[in-house]
Amino acid sequence: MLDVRRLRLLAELAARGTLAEVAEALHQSPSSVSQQLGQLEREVGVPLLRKAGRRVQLTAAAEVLVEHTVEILARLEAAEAAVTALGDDTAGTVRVAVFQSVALAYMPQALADLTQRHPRLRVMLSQRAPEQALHDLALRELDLVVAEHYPDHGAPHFDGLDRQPLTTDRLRLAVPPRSSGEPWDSITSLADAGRVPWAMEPPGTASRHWIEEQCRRAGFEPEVRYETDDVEAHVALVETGNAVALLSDLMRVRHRTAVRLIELPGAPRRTVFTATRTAIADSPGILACRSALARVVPSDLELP
Amino acid sequence: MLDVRRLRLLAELAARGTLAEVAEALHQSPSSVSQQLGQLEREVGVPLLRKAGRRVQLTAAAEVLVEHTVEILARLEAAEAAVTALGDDTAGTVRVAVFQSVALAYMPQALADLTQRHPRLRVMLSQRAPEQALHDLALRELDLVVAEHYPDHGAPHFDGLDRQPLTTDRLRLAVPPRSSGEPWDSITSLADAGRVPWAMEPPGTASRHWIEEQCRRAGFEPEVRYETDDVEAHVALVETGNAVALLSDLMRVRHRTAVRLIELPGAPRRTVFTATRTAIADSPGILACRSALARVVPSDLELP
DNA sequence: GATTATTCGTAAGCAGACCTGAAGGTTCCA
DNA sequence: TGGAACCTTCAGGTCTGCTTACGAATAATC
Repeated sequence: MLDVRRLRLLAELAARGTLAEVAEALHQSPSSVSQQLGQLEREVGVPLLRKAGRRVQLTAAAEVLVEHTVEILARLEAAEAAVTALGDDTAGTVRVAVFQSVALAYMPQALADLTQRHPRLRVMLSQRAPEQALHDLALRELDLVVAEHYPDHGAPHFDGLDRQPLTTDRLRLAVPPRSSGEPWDSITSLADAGRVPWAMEPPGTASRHWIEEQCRRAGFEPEVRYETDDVEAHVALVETGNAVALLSDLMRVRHRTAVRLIELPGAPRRTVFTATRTAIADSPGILACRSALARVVPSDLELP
Repeated sequence: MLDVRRLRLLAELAARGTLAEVAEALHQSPSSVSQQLGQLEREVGVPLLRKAGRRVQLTAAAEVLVEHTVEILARLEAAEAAVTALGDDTAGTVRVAVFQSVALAYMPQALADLTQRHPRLRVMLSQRAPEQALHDLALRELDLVVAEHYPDHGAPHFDGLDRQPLTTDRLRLAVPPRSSGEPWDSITSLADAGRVPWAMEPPGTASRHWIEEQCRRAGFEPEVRYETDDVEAHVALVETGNAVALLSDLMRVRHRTAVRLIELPGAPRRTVFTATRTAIADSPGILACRSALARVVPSDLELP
């Protein structure tokens, strides 16, 4: 009977790449991880790791083992969720991550709703970019994630994740308010925004990738002068007449700002969804959080 | 993350009934099992055991947990089998149990075949009644079982078991040889055997159940004077003119005896099959054993 | 109905597993 | 070429988990 704790180390190694990261994630010393994996290797009698530079690489046998282990860990988590669900209703801790605009617009209300309905449920909230959040969710460092999905943009797919749509929100171009002077006042469509500076999120985010794509389709390569993942800053830069930016309705829920909005071709909408691991999707904590979000967030964000 | 070793104790408890038996099976002291289960209970925060007389009973929560655990253990075993299969071909140990007539008739040849083809494969052979063997197989105390299935007899069903037919053999009534005197010489059908003593296997076996059923259908309740699970003894008792008995072709492979054979109504055949756990069904050791049996045992036992 | 046998639970002691920290070797990068 | 990152090995300490011993409760037996 193989030791699941050791198997887990192997699975974490497959997911994280280096032995040191595994140790860090599990709050152990790298030495310990190395010893345990060595022990596992001795038990199965087949080499699991090969040296690859200064890192280690999984052998084919190890890959097979990891495949099974992922299933086992999911099942183990499901077992734990199922049995605690039977015991006490809606208690324990749920680790939630949301992206910035949701965090600012709706989470305070959702948290208030939750603590009122389920006083014994502890929600740990962190703000995280959707890609990072989904990754951490798969690694079991989070339990529930609110993420976004841009149209025609291949969403990263993780095995064992359960996704549910939460709402959709319109994407528009935000330009400085009327009478800001040129060149702002003459912008009437996305195609006009090739001559002005942009505020965008950093490269690697879905938002950045998507809006750049839209700009290229409109016939220009955007000049990204301000780069920050703080969308509050984007709004501020637009309001003060320094840049144009992509703006979603979710932002406008908080900022009834004076920026001027310009429709994008095709009136595109972004999908906002919640994701959790399938293994714990039916646990009371997750269900409670999801329904709290559903109550607080309008199912169709259509601002005037 | 629940400890799988502790979960296993719970699963074994569900399968075996008492904590002492679990301890015995796992070569531990009952005290240790009790402590570990207590720890598990503390971890999940839900009562798992309730006192039922001097034994313990599983709560609903524990049953749920066991359900998941069985899956996890199967997967764990499959993982181990898969990875050792990748490593070395057909080595290790396979624990096989067969019932008596197969043990005597074919296993010597099968073992010779196996040791020649796979010198590094170690086969541990034990003789066991089919019902007991299948039970022990499900409990992971055996890896491969050769068992029998009587027609129209509800075979005991165990989850996670993989069954493959091996052969079938004719069932006949064996009576003492001609010129043994009365009442033997006048027996020409099963219905005539109501007046003579029988040799049968002990109650609780499928064989016993089946032949008693046949007797009742033929209109009589058999007088079981000799009761033993040693079918060799059955043959001896018939040969010496002391009883009649059920005899399968599998027995006759060894004993070209002088007993007289009488067809039973409907010329019934017994099915002989191999069984293993699904989790290890694809492991090289199991495959090797099964194909050795298939080579050695004729696919259709039809003796003149 | 008293006695005996089983079974589970608790306490204390001990062995072994596991983890930490230091030291060493290799690889990668500046 | 020197430093940083990474993995491994070794020695040592801590802690988990096992065993033995004992007690309580229940079932079986005479």
